[in-house]
Amino acid sequence: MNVKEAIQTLQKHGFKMTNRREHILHFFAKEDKYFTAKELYTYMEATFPGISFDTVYRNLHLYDDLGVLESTELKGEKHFRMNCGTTHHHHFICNDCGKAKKIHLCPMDEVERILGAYKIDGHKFEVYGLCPTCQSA
Amino acid sequence: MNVKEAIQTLQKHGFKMTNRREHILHFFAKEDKYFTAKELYTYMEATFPGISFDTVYRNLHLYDDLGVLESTELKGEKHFRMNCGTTHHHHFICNDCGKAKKIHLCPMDEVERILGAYKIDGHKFEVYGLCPTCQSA
DNA sequence: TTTTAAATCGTAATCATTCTTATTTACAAA
DNA sequence: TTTGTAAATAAGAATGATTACGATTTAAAA
Repeated sequence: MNVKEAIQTLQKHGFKMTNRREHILHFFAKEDKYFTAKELYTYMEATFPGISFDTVYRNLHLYDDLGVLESTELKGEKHFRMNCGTTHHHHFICNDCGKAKKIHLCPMDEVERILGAYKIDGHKFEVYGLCPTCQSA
Repeated sequence: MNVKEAIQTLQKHGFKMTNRREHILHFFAKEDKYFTAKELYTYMEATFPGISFDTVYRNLHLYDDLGVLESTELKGEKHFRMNCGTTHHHHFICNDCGKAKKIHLCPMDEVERILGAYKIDGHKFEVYGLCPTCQSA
């Protein structure tokens, strides 16, 4: 998702566009990477001195709920990134640089067959390691 | 893993067997289910009034590190269960009763082929939903 | 039994996250 | 353009999970 689509999503749901919210989008639009709320907060402080943690948290979860961002729990802390793509996929996440690479493979069809009577509501599949760049560094 | 094996693992690594540690093992030996530290703490208090949170947490992570227990993050809280089995597998976890069912299917062979130059250190694959029992209830 | 390092207690600190109230702001309608 | 109003934000405190620490107790080896 790009910044323009994100703004449209926000307004379609009746939320207001603020300069803080727009700034957040530009932050996430830059990289294919998961960030913590704290990292975003640091970035926001440069432009909005004295910005509240609450504003960062609230908007992160708002964007997450709207599907503008996606999130995952890494090392006990929630991480966020721009929602990437329309087709279902998973991620390889580099333990060093944090960048994410799409994995276009999902075992859920087979799992559904195996589980039969179980009602499946969701699943999590993530692969962790070192990307080629971080291996050579 | 059963209680006897767990005790052997503990002693093999030079840790002492205490009545608290044994009690923890019996707690986890009972059910195929993930529990929080708080749930264990409640259980422990009945037998050891005034037991410290620290003792519960420390031992949970000790067992986790030793492979006696396995853990996963559910709803922002770490959950533990007895490490089950020798062969690699994953779990379906019921959102209602918390019980876990093994899934003997792992997509990592294929993922390794796809990822090529990426160094894979770990992966997480979990399926969530309602088990047959909780669906009818 | 004695010794001693490990384990535990009691409590406080830390960290991520959420909540509360007063103030400010976006934006729709006049 | 100005105004009214609901939404957004600031500031800081509350909450909940987890970890840390000095003092005390205990497991288990000698």
